[in-house]
Amino acid sequence: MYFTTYTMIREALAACTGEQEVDLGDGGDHADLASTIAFRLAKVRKTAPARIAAGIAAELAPSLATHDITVEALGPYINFRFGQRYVAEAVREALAPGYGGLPEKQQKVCIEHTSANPNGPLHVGHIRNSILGDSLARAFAKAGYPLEVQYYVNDMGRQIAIVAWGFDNLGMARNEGEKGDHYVARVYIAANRAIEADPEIKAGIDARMAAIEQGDPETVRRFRTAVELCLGGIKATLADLHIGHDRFMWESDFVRNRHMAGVIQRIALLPEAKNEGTLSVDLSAFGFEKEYVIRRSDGTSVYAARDLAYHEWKAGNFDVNIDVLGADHKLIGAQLQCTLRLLGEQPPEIVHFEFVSLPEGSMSTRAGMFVSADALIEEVTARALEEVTVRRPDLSIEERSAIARSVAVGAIRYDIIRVSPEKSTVFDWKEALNFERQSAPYIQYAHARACSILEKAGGFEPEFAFATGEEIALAKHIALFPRVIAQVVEERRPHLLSVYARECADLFNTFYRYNPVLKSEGATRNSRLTLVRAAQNTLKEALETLGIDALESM
RNA sequence: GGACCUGUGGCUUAGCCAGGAUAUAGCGCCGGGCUUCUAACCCGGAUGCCGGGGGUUCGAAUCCCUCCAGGUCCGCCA
Repeated sequence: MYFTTYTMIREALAACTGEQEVDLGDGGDHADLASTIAFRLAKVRKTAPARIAAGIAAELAPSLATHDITVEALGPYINFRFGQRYVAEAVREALAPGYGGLPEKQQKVCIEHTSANPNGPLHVGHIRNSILGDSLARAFAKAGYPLEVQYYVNDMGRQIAIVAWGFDNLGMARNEGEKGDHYVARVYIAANRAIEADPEIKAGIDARMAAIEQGDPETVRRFRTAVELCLGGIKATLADLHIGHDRFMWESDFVRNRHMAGVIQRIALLPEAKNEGTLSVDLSAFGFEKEYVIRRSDGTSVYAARDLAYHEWKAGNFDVNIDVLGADHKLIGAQLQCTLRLLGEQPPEIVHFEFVSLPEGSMSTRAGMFVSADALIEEVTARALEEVTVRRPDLSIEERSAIARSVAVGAIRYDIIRVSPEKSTVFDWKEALNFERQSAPYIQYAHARACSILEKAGGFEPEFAFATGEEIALAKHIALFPRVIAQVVEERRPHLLSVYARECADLFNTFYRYNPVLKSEGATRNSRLTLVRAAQNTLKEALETLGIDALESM
């Protein structure tokens, strides 16, 4: 309803003014939509903006009135207000299952996210990547795109060689009940300490790097065992956070299947290539100071070579490729894009996010300085269970635990997604454990309240007679949901959805406070129940697109 | 030193790319509201030279320049 109404008004304005761009935007408190085109026309026509606005409003009023839209000039602003017909139709649309979904698209989309090195568990910095990527993926799916989500497994880097060395030489046993990723981290940290103490060990690491590149079976087996041990733990953490990947792409596969060799060959033929011991690409013409190294002087490949092969493969298999990467990858990401362009391949789009640090400094797996996602989930779940137990002593421990898990995952996901990715943040336990505020539980609670009303009401005949300010404000906001999904996808900014969902909950709570539903009668009761159903459905769809459970009771 | 990102009430934060009408919310603070559909809620109040300075524009939190502060990167690591 929103899209068709917007388009209709835009076209009416264009026809009336003869302008292509009609400066039509949100009207804030003043209107549902407003145009500021009179300012621009004032210059050309040498007439006061208010006079122009009044003229346009008068001209458009009769035809828009037939669509139940009023036009009014207020000074230089042309304000459009939607009437009952819009509100009724918007609520009707919002009753449908899957509301907010957009028409099916043809372009195949691949979103790569998380892709953390398998040398330890995910920490609270990694999950900013995971949550951003997963929310974006959910939005793309809702917007009708065929989608594949990938995790690129760096299974042959120096870190993994260090882990493999640690397993071979340190004789560290796995603790009782220890997750694989935490065990791998312990070995990795200890191995790094050993290297610091004895630099001679480095030769053993280098030997493993060369062996893995040559595909030495025993080395491959040892690396793979370590990586799979770690990846199993990472997958479990991601599953706890409602995050899944369709495919895990192993870096070493691009070496084994000769894909990387092909890319290196093509790079060597570029005019920008420099083959002087190392193979590198001179990107100085594109503003990069440092050369982009592809192959070491000893003939082994560096990460960049495998990454180029992976992205070349992706370019050939998908129409849109999106990588979610931390700010530390900005330079290499740009170098990768630039080099792919030189090769004539479509480079990926990169969605960057800034760092999450601890109050005592940056996180580092190697130094063992991080707060793991598992620890965060455990703490927040325990805190949520306390809260549920206070509020709902009537429920069984199983029911309370299930609610606590949903609340905890929602709180974590929401806390991370609500902040714009370009802002760096400092992790704060106190804040993470507090959900009496702008949070997922607040939105989940509004949804649960709506469910409770609907359950108590039983059956009803849908009606669409809305009268109070709270009813209309809620209905009009519900109507914006498909637009928000479109925006999230177009701008690759899922945090817009978190803002929208919270606003929906705000408006529902205000409606709830002033508009008794079950105690009203006749058309009012049916209309309000219809609106509650629409709000419940919208909140549910919005929450699920954010990867948060829409609880029916809490 | 260079490149990129950030700076909005005491704290956290939306809006900035596509400039417009009194700058968005939350926490905290002050004052109200549960015999009423779940108070993880609602209502009212105080708190802002939108980092500083210059510029463009009828109009700047938003665009440009500059300075200051914080983060990130600049490896034959990934």
